[in-house]
Amino acid sequence: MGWTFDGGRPLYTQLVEQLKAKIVSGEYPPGQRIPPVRELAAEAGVNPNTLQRAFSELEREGLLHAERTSGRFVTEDVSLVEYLRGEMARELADQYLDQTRQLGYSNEQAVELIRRRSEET
Amino acid sequence: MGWTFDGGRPLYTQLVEQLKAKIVSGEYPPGQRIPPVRELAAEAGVNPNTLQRAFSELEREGLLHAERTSGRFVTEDVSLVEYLRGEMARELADQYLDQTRQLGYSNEQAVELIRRRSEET
Amino acid sequence: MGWTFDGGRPLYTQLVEQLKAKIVSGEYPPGQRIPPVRELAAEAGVNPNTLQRAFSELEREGLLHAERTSGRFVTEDVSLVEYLRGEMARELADQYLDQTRQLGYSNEQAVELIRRRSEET
Amino acid sequence: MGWTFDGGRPLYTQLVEQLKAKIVSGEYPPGQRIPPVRELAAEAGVNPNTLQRAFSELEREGLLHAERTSGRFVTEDVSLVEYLRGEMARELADQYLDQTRQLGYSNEQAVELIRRRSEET
DNA sequence: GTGGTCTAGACCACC
DNA sequence: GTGGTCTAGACCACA
Repeated sequence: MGWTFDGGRPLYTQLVEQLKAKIVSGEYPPGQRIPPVRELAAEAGVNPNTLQRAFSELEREGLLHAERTSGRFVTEDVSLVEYLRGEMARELADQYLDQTRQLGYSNEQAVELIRRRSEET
Repeated sequence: MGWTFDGGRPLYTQLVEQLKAKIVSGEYPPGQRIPPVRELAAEAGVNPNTLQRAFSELEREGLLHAERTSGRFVTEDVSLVEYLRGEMARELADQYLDQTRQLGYSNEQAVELIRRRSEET
Repeated sequence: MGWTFDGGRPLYTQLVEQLKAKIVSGEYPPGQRIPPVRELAAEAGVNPNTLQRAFSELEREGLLHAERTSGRFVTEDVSLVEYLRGEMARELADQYLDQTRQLGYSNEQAVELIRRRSEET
Repeated sequence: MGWTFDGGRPLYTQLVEQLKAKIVSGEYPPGQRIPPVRELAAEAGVNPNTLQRAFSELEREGLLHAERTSGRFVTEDVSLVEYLRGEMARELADQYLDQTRQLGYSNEQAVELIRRRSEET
């Protein structure tokens, strides 16, 4: 998957989000080595420093760890990855229900809307 | 409904969103006068100028119009309001499907997740 | 001719302009009685006070004069009216040339443009 | 070209107009970086925020885009710039014809007047 | 008293 | 050092 950014939000935040998605979705599976910063930065078209900052954040959360000389690796803690995946999905779902409720839709209508859109796409 | 903001995104952006929600949900019905800038600003706990900026945006979109001396009014174009309501909801739904897909969920799983969360709440 | 206003500029200013146009164009000929404030205000859809203010301005410029009991009249000074007509037109022409020059057009191009538009309309 | 303002109309509006003129006339060519807000504001003698507001408007119209850290740039979409140039000129021409017509001039007289003024200047 | 405009000055995120 | 955001506070035009 490529990289897309919307101006107006910090780049490094968006990088964190997209890297997380790549990890929990299995595009970067547990234990796998991540491409070097410079390479990934070039691919995403961002400043290496900015990507570095995103990595630091992911390391803080335990999803990534840097091996002194051999590069960066995705955590091998599968349950952490799976937990995070579920957590993120639930958050998205609740957020959606919340936002549609603000527009005056009932939960039933919100479910029905998703069902329809999921079939049209 | 009250006013809630999350740091990190411009206040005026969030004001635009919440005002839109109030309009399309019918809390501010078509044709109705909305409270004076200063009053609403005090209620939301923001600077009147910040709110003014949000209003300008809504005026550009045709949802609001300012009467020189008598106040601001919601558009009377009901179909515009209804169109926007559907449009916003569709956008939220698609966004949700998109984001869950990035986490590695199928559309069916995404629908099912919403269904479950909507019953638990 | 009807009355049209664009928000954003003072109403009374626009009234002055349009009244002047009616006078110099001969729609309100020299010496003629002008409709009463209340009537004209209703016709234009403005507050009588606002129209009053526009009249005051025209009186200051000598284009109108109020007869104590019988109403307001257009000046009988034909040469004043004609002078003003030419003056306003020249001003418009110079303004046009000035603005197009700012867009990078030569005077010749500006003339040519007017010629074309005047034939298409 | 310098900066001139007439009181009575919002400063930011006049800034938008003059900036547009600079762009379509080629004084700020497509793709070129424009001076920093603070610098330009000092040059024009206005508050940086006021200029910022004008910039926002031009960004909405797609004539400018802000690069997070490196400055603001004129769009590279030459056809947009050229289209706008013609559009603005046509609008000015029609406006002129309209206003002189209100003064009681025929289109022919209006053309002739421009011709004469353009030679005298 | 309403909205509209403008200024001055500060702080923040980003690279 | 760049643009972006926000606040506080003032003044004006309008009806």
